[in-house]
Amino acid sequence: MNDPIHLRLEEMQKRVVQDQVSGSAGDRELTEKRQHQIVEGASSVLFEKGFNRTSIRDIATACGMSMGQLYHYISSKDDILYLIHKHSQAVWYQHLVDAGFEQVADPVERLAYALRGSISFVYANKDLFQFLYTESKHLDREHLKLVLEIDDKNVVGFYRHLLSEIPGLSLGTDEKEVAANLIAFIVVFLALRGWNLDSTKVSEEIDFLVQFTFRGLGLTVPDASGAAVTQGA
Amino acid sequence: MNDPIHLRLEEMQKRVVQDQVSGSAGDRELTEKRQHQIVEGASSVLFEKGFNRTSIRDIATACGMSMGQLYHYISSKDDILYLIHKHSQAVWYQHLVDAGFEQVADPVERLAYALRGSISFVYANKDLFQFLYTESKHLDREHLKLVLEIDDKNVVGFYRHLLSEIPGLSLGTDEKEVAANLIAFIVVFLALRGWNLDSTKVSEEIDFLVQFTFRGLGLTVPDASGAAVTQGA
Amino acid sequence: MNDPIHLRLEEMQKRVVQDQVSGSAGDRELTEKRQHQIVEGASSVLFEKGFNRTSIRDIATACGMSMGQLYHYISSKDDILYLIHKHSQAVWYQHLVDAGFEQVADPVERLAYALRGSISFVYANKDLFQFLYTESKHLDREHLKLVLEIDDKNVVGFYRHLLSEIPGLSLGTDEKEVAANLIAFIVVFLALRGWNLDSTKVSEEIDFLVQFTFRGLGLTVPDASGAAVTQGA
Amino acid sequence: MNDPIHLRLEEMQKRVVQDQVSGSAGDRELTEKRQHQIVEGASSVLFEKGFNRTSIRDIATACGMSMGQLYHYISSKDDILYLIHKHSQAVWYQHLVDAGFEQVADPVERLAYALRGSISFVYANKDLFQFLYTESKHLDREHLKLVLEIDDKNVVGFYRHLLSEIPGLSLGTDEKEVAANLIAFIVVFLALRGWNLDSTKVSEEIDFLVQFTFRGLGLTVPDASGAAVTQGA
DNA sequence: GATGAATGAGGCTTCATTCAT
DNA sequence: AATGAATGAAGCCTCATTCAT
Repeated sequence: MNDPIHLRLEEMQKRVVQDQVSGSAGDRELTEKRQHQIVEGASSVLFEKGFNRTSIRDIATACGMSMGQLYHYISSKDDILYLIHKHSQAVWYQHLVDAGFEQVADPVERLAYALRGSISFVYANKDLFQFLYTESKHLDREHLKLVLEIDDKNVVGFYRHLLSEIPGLSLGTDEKEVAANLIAFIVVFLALRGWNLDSTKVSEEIDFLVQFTFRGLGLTVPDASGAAVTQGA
Repeated sequence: MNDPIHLRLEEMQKRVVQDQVSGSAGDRELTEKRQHQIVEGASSVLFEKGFNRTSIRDIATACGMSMGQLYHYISSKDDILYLIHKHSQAVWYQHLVDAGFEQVADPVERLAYALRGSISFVYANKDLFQFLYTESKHLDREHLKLVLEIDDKNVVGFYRHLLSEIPGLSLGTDEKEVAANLIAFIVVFLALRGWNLDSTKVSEEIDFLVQFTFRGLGLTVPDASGAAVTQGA
Repeated sequence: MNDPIHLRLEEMQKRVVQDQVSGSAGDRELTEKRQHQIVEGASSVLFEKGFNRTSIRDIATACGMSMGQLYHYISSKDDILYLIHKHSQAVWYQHLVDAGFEQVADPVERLAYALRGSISFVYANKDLFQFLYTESKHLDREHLKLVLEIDDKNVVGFYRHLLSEIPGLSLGTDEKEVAANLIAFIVVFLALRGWNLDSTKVSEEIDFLVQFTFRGLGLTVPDASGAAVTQGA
Repeated sequence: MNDPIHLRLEEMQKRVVQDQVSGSAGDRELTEKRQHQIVEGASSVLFEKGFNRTSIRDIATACGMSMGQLYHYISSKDDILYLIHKHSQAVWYQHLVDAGFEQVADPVERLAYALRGSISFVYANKDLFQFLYTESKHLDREHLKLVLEIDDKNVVGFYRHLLSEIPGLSLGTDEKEVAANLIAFIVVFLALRGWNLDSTKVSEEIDFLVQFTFRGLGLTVPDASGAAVTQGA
């Protein structure tokens, strides 16, 4: 089993890119550039005002595009939501690659490293994750399915994979499944329910979350784990 | 200091009841009856379609009221959201009272019992909790503050209190604070992120969550804990 | 016949009282008391917010009456407007009686006295007159006709009468008619178009208006005229 | 001091044009065309039924526009009121230019000419002026301020200026101020309080008003003044 | 291709008036 | 007789999407 993590990441990327939004544009490269432009612009207003309070006009303005141009790359307002989801999954992927945690040899240390990195990443992109969790109901059934599938493969699957690599983890199959999902949830804790917490002590809070999770899994946190974690933006 | 939990529950009740929604109606008793009618009716459509996709017309119909009548008991659509929040806090309180966990003498067992009961309760009211977490952004600043305050006092405060009663818990003050908030979050895990899980194995999943949390806190789960937990509706 | 002014005032009073509003109440005395209560209460909110922005609910509250009770004395919201008109005409009449200007022997001095008194009265009841001029369009055709008739008989007629008593006034019949109407208009000048003027110099402004009017009529203002004018409230 | 009146008119024009109504439209030329269309259409129904009794639907229909289109060029119903005010100020300006009274050399004759022309103009636009005086209370504070400012500069200011040019006018500063405002008021007399007057004798009534005003100011009406006044529509 | 004006259904809210209690 | 809850039509305004230019 040579470098399963690396293969896993490659697969993630494929899944993120493979499906498209239906707009009527042709040129693939331009389409991607424009979609990126849309995601950037739309995010800047959507995170602030929410999906319903933000009009297509606002979004077009924020994107520096005309409404007509915008509609060349999307087929409905809901598509924008999907683009943001897709983009965030790609960014997440990129973050994992950049984090370089597959270079951590020890599986337990790797988990700690990944956990810490994930929490930091989510915290650094708080607005995005609040938005994703809060507005995903606007996705139509089909896109929701796609998003959840990729989430299951990539996010949960990522933790599932990390857990599977840890030797002697005393969890049954079903328990491992719950654990992977629970980790994916704990990772967004600070973003979704951190409002009571002291934002000047984020570092300690992350420490606690990692330790709590490790103990919860029946593991011992390795020393100085994740010292080199790169935080995303 | 006999029966602090009981006192705590009484205080919770006070906080839930103390604030009102405006409307223009005078008769207090009728107002309460109608507001209950509104909560029941509105919930049935709001949980399904979400706050923005549900029109006042839909809500009025679901409540068996005319739109004009509805507006006698609320002063804006947002008020309905607040009524649901208030109601859910009251229901939650009632659940805790009915659960009778204050009769569990051992603090550790009490925590296990409460945890299991909470998770079961949230799971049984999945739709409600999904709705509350997802749509609370529509509350105006003032009502949001009220809701968060009560949440902090009653929900988080409840776990905070339970933790404080456990002797020899090896957590610092800040850690206890994070822990209480984290527990409040884990408790809603099945409702907010249970979509990948097998719904026929909820009982086992709850077992795992309780054990995970206990281990995370550095505690050992007592045997057969929570066997008598009453599940809410 | 001597004392034509006195007779004129008596006739004014008759016209003010003679017509009624259609509400379903029986007892005449109580009806009048309640109508007075309505006028007082309604005025306090109507002058502030205008006719359309003020709801029947607001008016009922301001009157210290229930909505049902209010509707015993009026048959529509517009009736309230008519009550205020009727009342203001009665008050105006009372003011003229109290002013006692019929005791001024010289017709020219009497005109000066009346002019000064009228302007002061209107200025003191600014809000009322702004309201009357601004909202009279809400009167239905029938009530509008009544109000205009009484206005013509009493207000314009009053000045018409005063002018007719002045010997040697070099105005033709048509001119006198225009003059009487113009005087009735100039009298409300400060209330309707005084916004640019210095409200600390009202007294001088009134002096100017009286002099201007006198000169306009080809008369000379008598010395120290109107020194004893009583201002209404 | 060559042609101060001409300069004054230029300044008036600047003040009328300088401020805009919001809407969401971009194309300036089209916006002006549409706003003109709105003023024309809205006037035809508003003057008849008043501001409150006329719905946005009625106005849109009268403008030959859909409701949505209407709202591209205004941001609220109140804006329509402001557009009408602005438009009437522009029309008034145009009337003064067309009247060509600055060609009247003698200041006293010029005043007579202007007075007669103003009264005729207002009378010819009776409905407009009744509307403006009656409904200006619906303007929000900011727009009201603008309108009053322009009114003070242009309408009152116009008379103020004419008065200042008359040599030997025996009025103090404060008196001149009241006089200018009073003239602006007398000018609308026929429109606001002409209901008792014989509409077949308007010409004589205007004569009387001019003479009355001149005498009021202590001036003598020049012979055959204003014979060439052009009446606006 | 690119633009943004135009559509028009539908959203939330108000309120004069009635009538069961 | 007195109350004020209930009605429901109508009010103002928004906005995703289309399509003539």
